[in-house]
Amino acid sequence: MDRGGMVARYERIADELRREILSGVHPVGSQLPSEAELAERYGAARGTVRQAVAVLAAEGLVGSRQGARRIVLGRVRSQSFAELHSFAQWARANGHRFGGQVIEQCRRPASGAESVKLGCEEVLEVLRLRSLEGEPVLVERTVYAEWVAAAVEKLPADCESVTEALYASIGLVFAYGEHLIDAVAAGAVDARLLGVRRGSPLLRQRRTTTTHEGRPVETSDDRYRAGSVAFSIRNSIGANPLARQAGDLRFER
Amino acid sequence: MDRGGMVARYERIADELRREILSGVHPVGSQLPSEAELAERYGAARGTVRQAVAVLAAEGLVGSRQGARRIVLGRVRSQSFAELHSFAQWARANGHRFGGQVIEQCRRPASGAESVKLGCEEVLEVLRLRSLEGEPVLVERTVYAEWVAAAVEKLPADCESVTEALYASIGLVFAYGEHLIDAVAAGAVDARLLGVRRGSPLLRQRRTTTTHEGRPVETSDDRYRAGSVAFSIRNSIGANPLARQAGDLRFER
DNA sequence: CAGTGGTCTAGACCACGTC
DNA sequence: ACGTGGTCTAGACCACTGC
Repeated sequence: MDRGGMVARYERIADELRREILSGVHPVGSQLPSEAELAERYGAARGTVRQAVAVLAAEGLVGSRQGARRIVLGRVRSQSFAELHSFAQWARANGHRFGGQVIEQCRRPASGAESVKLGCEEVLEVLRLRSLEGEPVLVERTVYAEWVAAAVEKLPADCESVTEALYASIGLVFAYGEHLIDAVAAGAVDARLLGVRRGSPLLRQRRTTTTHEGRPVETSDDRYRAGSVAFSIRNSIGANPLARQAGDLRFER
Repeated sequence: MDRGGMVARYERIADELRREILSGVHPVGSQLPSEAELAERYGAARGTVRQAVAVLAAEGLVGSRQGARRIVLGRVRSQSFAELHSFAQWARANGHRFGGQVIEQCRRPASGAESVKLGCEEVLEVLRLRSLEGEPVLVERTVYAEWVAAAVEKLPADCESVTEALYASIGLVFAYGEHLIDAVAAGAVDARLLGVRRGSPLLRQRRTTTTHEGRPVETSDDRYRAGSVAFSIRNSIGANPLARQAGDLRFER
């Protein structure tokens, strides 16, 4: 009943189990204690313990099947939304040196697709170059909805984390995202900014982000230099949030 | 209590809600009924209803926050493990015409990295070319652990779904996967097989798959022609199984 | 057959949004 | 202040694994 500093009981149990996995108390391939044992050990109800191990399962650390004990699958934790959404938050969490710089920025009328996605007739487009360990690795072309444009324009050109800055300035929370990941050839601008040859491979992440209420905030086309970054997924036969999409990925901006 | 054909109650509730979302009863952006209402409507406990909406949340269809009603985020359902793991199952589920052909196949000693990943000293390497709508789109370089090699060698060269064939022949279930997604330039072999120029961009998915028990089955390096396929992710600020990984992705096979 | 995870219930209290 | 989702409990039955 006592939540001890407002962190849920199941979160604290999950933290402790995670520490035990990372520290080798439960090696990869070994079995976790049963739910009943864990419930007794932590003095919690079985349902609470189940919530805790569900967290670990979602992180890809443990697997489970009816009738058998849970198994430790690995030690590398899959990471959070923020790290997929925000380059700065990802880089910081992983201890990288990083930077960013606005190259170009302008208001313009929304294209047809943009007015549908963002629900407005005027947009702010920003071209940013971001670096990792001092090397340019990412070209970001972000289109912001009109209702956040003013706040974005107030940011410094070398703003490290746009996500955090917008939260600080107008309380904006990026809550949901949809992402499409594929590969494209570098165009002339990409090539110049990233210091690669035209036509060389780039990893592209296109995303649309909304607030808690489902209000669209931005769509972005982010291109990483090949070899600088990869996306990692851990999944199980149960369910997972990733899907392939076929063909006809013609470019429409 | 009656599970009616062994499908869980919460699954059937989730199915019905999903249908209502797809059919427009709950349009995108609208609020879902409260848990209490749903519990009454379905004559189920609140916990069961929560399990049902958790399914929809995992599929990216609805979002939730404490204190406010759940919101419908979209109508496109994120898909299952099988579709990320198996080209054939994905292609079939999405109504594509597809094919496959073994180009090369040989047994050889495992490299250092492979013997660690697969836990054996000899491996079977298979080079496959797969097509979508008659066009070659994917070069698959798969390395199988020694204990499945014999079963793989028995498959026909134009086997449509290796996953399904191995389940049929030896009851093998691919249960867990780890995937790394990035972009690379096409090598000479890739270029010839896919009919693109050398150096042109490819979307690469490297994966390692294990059984329910955590036993390694295969590692694979799959390369898609740019524009043929994209990976799609829906996520929320809560948690999700995707993460970026930085640099030094030098090729080690 | 015993043990384990999966499902379900009924009820409680709390934190947060909304009005 | 009220309604909503988030957390937690205690107990029950079932499906499956493994001996």
